[in-house]
Amino acid sequence: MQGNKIRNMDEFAALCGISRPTVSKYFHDPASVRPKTRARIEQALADYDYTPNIFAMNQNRKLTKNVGIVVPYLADPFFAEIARNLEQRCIDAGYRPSLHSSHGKPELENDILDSLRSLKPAGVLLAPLGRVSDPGVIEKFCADVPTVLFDSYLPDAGLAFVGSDNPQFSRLMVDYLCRTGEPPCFFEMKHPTNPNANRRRQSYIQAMTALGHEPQIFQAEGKGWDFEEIGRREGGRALAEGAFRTNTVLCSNDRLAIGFLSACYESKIRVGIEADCDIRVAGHDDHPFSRFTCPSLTTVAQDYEEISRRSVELLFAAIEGDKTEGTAGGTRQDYFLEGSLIMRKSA
Amino acid sequence: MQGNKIRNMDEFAALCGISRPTVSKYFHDPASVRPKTRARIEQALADYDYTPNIFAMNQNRKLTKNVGIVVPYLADPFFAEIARNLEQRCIDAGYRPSLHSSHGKPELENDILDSLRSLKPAGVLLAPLGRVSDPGVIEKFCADVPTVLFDSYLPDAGLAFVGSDNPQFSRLMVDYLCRTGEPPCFFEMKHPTNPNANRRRQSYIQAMTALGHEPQIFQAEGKGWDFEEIGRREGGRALAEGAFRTNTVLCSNDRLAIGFLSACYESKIRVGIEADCDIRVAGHDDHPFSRFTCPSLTTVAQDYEEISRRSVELLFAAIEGDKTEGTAGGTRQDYFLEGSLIMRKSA
DNA sequence: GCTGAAACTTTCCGCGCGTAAAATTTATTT
DNA sequence: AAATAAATTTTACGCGCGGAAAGTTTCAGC
Repeated sequence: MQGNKIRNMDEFAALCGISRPTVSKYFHDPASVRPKTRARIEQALADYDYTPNIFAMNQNRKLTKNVGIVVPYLADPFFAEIARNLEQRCIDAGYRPSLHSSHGKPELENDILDSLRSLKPAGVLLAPLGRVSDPGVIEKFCADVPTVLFDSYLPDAGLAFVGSDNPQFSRLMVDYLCRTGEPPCFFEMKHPTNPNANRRRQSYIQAMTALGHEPQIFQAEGKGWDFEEIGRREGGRALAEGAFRTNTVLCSNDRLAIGFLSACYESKIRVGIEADCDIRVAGHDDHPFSRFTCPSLTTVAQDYEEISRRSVELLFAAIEGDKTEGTAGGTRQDYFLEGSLIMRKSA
Repeated sequence: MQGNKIRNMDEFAALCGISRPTVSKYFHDPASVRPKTRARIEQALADYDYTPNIFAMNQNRKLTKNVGIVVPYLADPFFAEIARNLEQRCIDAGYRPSLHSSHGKPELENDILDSLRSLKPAGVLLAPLGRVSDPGVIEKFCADVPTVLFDSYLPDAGLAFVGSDNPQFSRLMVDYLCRTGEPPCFFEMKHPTNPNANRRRQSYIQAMTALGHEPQIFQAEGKGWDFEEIGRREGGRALAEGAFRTNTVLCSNDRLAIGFLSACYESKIRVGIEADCDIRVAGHDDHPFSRFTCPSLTTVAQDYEEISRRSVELLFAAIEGDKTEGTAGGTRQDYFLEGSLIMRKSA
């Protein structure tokens, strides 16, 4: 590790006594140069520590190793966890992930997609904002860049979609709740950003009707991504108004449920399945913190691992398939993964 | 928006009837070209929608507008929130943030710093992993790139440090707890990754001694970033062993406290300040979820806003100061922000 | 030891844009 | 209106690297 700073590949190649393109080839695939050459490069590499400039590399490359990951809101632990998982998988597959959060803002989502274009990514993993996304922009982007959508379903865009079978989620939970106690009321946001929420509501209604119960929905006012706060405030209001006809509340997602649990606690309403409890509460998603609520939250688990595993798998298959098949496209695949019931103490 | 794709600035400039460097100058500062020229460019911009390639832009620029943000673990809502805040501030200041998480791994932290070099960032906002960071690598990086460190203190590196006055945090909480009930026992991880934890322990001891109480510390086994899980498991163990001499527990951070609250609930130990409660629990940080725990968590709030505000302010001052002052350096500034007591229901 | 293919290396040009210096236009002054 | 100063635009080259084509070496087979 001598102090001499190496500015570029030319200088480094000179130090090796080899031409630059050969060194370039080495970095592309170390096994592609003669062992003797390789040894000299690796010796120099140990002596002078040099790293090729990644962005200059990608500038003129046919296929880069860049992968863009875009989530709607990174401060939501669900997306933070998914993003972490996706990033790791990309790294393991030899790609360079770059993470972006739309922070709930459509303009920012558009900006991110714009700047991703300059990155010339091999592919993009995109969880759209949902209702507020600009469909035109996203479709156009997907037409230009191999993109796998996840979490938030958008028709006719991208190579594939990977998400949850939301109707199955709600059906599963409604069945369970009805089987073990009073039928649930549904607690959700009036204007959910995520389209999953709508499917959950619809299938709640269906499942209830199928079981011969009358659906009852309480819609919380509020905008943005502060779901816990909305759940707490509006949940408290609903409780004060006696808005729930039964002693069971099914929340549209776990973050709302966490807020609602907090409201119950403040109203001294005991939550749980034990004899002395007043109300049962359940959620959707199996949020990372749901096992630590008091009581622990009964929910339907999204399969984080499987969502991320399959998303990257589909993307890489498409990227690497492109080499042989050309830009075939046309055969978009949608995967709706089943959730599993996580029975804890709250319902 | 005609369908013609514009590939580069040359083509776009030709469409405007202007030379490329002039267009380049326009993108650098629209006001720097003649109004007539500007109008023509903006007309063409509206007609053909073209965006300069960001990475090619930065390739040969003296000062880029890139800012790297590095946090140790993005799935921790504290860092997610800080990161969100920092990103927004950078955008507002006209910079291009790129977010990176070390995911708790020192190798990844090093890799991130490496790839940030190629980004030629104007500056970097870095929250090191802490104990497991490679100090040599970080110091070397800070010597090459203007860097403001935050959250995790590291001596002799970077332009500045912005973090919390941890001794003040613990002192504040110990004083409060002692004033309002039994003196607290301290609950922490045996091998904390974050150096803040050590300062909190030390000042807990000091504060207790100063008040004439004997400090008592329970150290949880466990590695990694699953603090809630560790808090729940080890907290449950401590409770079962009757390890706490008093009815008050001060947790080293809120995530640990959240896990501990969960353990209390499972052990049917009532937490809070009301008459029928068995134990008081407090934390440090004012984690985003702390207000939604049951009971809501009494804690010392880190000033998220101020940490991020001051971090970016210092960084941009240094970046923009460089133009005139040269790389003066030498005058590293450390800011240790005071926390404020957040009195909720748990203690 | 020689031929010829395979492997490797070198030459050369291009990616999309920044930027200094030169050439041109525009504004100001007398 | 001419001369000078100021602002703007153009010319020309470079950033750090990828990749095709041309040149050179290596090694098996005879």
